[in-house]
Amino acid sequence: MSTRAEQRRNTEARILAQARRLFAETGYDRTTIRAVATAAEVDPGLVMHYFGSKEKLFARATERGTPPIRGGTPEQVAEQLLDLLRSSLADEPVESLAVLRSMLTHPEAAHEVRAASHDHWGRISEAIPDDQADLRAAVVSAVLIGVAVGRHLIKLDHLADADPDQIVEILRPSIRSLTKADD
Amino acid sequence: MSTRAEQRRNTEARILAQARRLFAETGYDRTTIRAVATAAEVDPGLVMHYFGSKEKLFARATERGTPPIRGGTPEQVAEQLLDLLRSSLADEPVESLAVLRSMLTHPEAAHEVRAASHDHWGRISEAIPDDQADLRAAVVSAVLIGVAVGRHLIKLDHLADADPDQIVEILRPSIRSLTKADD
DNA sequence: AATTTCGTTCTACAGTCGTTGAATGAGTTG
DNA sequence: CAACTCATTCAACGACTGTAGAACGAAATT
Repeated sequence: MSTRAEQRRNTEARILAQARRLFAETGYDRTTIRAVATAAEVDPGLVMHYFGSKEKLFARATERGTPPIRGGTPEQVAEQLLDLLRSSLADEPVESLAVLRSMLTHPEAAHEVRAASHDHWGRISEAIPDDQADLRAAVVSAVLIGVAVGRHLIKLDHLADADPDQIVEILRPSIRSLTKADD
Repeated sequence: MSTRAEQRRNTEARILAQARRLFAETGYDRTTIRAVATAAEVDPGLVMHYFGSKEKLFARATERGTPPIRGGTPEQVAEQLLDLLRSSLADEPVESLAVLRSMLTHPEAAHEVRAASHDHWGRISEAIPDDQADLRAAVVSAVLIGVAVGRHLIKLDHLADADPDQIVEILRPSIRSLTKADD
């Protein structure tokens, strides 16, 4: 019931929310601590006081949960990947978009993407009975990243406002062929 | 034979080359005019004098040629797309990488990517006998962008140093299925 | 030879950035 | 009520940025 700690958690969360939004909208470099502070209706010094540095703020703002691929047979993995694709198309997972937006210019963000992809293809390549398994898994990651980027960030015509299910259906044969061994 | 105009074209080209390299390596925002000037062994003021502004320098540095897709039957288009993929994997087209590196944070670069994609799917959607043609063409663009980004910019493991032909063969079924109408 | 052109450099300005440390004032604790 | 904690603000520093304009000197023109 302590008003003090409650208030702190509140403003801290407000700062994090605005940071996520701005990082997702304009990327790491163009997002200024001053802009985050203004959006959160707070002094810039407070952001520093709570998070230490812009780098640490970015790290906190882009923390992600557990990898959503569980493994299984190639067909099961393909279905899980399609579900992952669908969810990445439907809502806008703002912390993911913050990382994606920054991955090409901010080394730390690129590293996070590589790590996430690594989590994926670990499970994927287990399921693919092929000596190209690692490569195929990496290609799948690249394809999923490309579609998410094309839709949410570059906003390619016809892709930005299409029905998610329709996109998933269009890509189903591709994902299935990529998670199989034969050509 | 005039020493003067020759010298100017020479240094201008040297500036453009270094600008392309730096834009490709670190993106628009992190590439400073001072850094370009230093790399080209020239004064920063000279870069301004020749190109007017950083924005115009970027435009000149990322000028591209004609769209490489010619159209035809779905199978022919698929083959052309695979050739495009192969060439984008083999050498590093540094002016393309400059645009790709900056597309997520620099609006102008994003616009250029949309325009290039537009050139593509114009030809692509003509060849696909389907009411989803536009969407399928956009998905193809996103896939190609994703693979190029994953290989050259994010440097995903196993994708960054794989044999281009191997990647092309892995993606052939996907591209073919995306340029067909039936599921 | 005198004058103009122009490739190139130097210096400086105004703005923005991340970051810091002191100051304030209300809430908590003894 | 006094002492203290701490969420928050204020003011400022040093570094870096894109950009402008004056100045110099060698090549081109007359």
